[in-house]
Amino acid sequence: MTRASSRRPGPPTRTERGIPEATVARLPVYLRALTALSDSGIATASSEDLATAAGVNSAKLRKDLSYLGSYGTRGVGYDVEYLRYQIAREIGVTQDWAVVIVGIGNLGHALANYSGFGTRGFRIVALLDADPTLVGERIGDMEVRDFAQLEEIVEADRVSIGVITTPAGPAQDVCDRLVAAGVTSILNFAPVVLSVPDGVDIRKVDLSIELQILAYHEQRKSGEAALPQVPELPALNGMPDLPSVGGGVGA
Amino acid sequence: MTRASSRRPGPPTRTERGIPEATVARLPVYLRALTALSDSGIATASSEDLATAAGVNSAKLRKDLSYLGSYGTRGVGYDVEYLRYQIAREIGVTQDWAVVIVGIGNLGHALANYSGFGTRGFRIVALLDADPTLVGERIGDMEVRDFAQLEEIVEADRVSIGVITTPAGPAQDVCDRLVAAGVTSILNFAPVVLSVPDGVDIRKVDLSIELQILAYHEQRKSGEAALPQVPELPALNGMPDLPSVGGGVGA
DNA sequence: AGGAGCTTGTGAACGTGAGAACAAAATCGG
DNA sequence: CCGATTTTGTTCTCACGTTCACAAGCTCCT
Repeated sequence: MTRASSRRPGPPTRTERGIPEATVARLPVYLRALTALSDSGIATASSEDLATAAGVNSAKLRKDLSYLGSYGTRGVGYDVEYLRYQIAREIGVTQDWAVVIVGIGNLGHALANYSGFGTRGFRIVALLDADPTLVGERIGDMEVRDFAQLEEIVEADRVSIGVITTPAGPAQDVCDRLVAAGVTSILNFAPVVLSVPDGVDIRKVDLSIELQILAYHEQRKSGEAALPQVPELPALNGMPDLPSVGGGVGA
Repeated sequence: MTRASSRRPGPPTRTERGIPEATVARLPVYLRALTALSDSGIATASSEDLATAAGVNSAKLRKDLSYLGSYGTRGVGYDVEYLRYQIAREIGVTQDWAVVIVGIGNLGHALANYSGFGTRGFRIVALLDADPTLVGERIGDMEVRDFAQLEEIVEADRVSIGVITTPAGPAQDVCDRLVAAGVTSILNFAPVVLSVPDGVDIRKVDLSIELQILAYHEQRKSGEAALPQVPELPALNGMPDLPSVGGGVGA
């Protein structure tokens, strides 16, 4: 999304050390599938096996893997451990990334409690909150620190990834501070559109949006006939009482 | 994704009461932007205003809205309240959807505590867990109930949406039970690929995948020169010690 | 050694999505 | 009442993503 590099015309211009965004988004899924296979003691897997485990079709998987190189063997399949290492290296999780979590509400709390953030490759170096009553609280083996210490921590620990789990209100300010401190990747759980300068990547996770997408499809399944086919057109400013939809989900 | 209805050829065949998936995913964002504008007392907004608030470009926004109908006025813009109602109706959040949350670990706990799940249009009717030591615990104004009561609850409250916040292990079983009980939309936080029959929509939220996508881009920013351009090829089964990447994030 | 049988890697066709650009329609000022 | 101005709705074009289909390449069996 944020990475749509503008390239010159001609052929799809795939490589050039650039992997399509859609493929990048699936690599972690393949990585997990490979880990599962490896844990089951399976040493070799065909694209069909892998695709099943990852929930995609095999042609797509093969094409995705082809962007990384030719790591399979025709007639045989892929060496699970080898491919796993190659994908991990390509994604960048063979090294450790320092992460700070800002906003220790319900959600921040929950994330902090994930064992090592659930995934190797990432290391939570600080839990930050501006609320003095939270500072000092222990969560697992960490202690909540004052948001004012952000710059200091980012510099000391070379933090490149920030997770925002504050309410919508302060999210943009927190984001600006993170960016100013040198953070270049942000995972945002606050229900707002954050704006960041070029060179900073941002991804958003929004529970209420996911639910609303499900609701749309749900409505088309059950409704189909129960819905007015011609959209009812209440006179301007005269529509029925409307609940405040679209509200926030932030911690 | 799950809703790729196969249609006959010809023109893009947009309407037919079908809105492109990419557009559906943005409607909730527009809804939130409209709510914000409405709360600021703004009665009318141009596509440019709205697009800025929603973080998209105005041409895309106009095209998205055109799938719903002609709700704007040329030379003027859109009536904020009116458009908000139309989008809410199209998404389906003018009615209330009953939701159950299964798996009251850290994350389930956090979700349960969101005020009314953060968004009107959805109503949490039950928090379920199979762990007897959790059953009976009060969270907000709700009480954790036994997972065994699932079918009963789904039927009684006409639950159509289920949220899975269990660890990876039991997730598929929970999913099967939900589907069997009559749930037709699932929001999955467990780090596994769930398989569901046709007619059931599933969406996945996966923190570790989001982080890994950020890591990939981060690596290309900082690495670029520090990385071996030619992928190092450790002999088969002879690669360096590899941390167990791709692990889970489940509660 | 040679052919049969698999499975990968990729070229080509197709479908979906994004953005530029413009004609149609509404308001407003004179 | 008419023309200038604004802004929508839509068409067209291009880029991206997915899927099909098959040649290339590897292994195994005879």
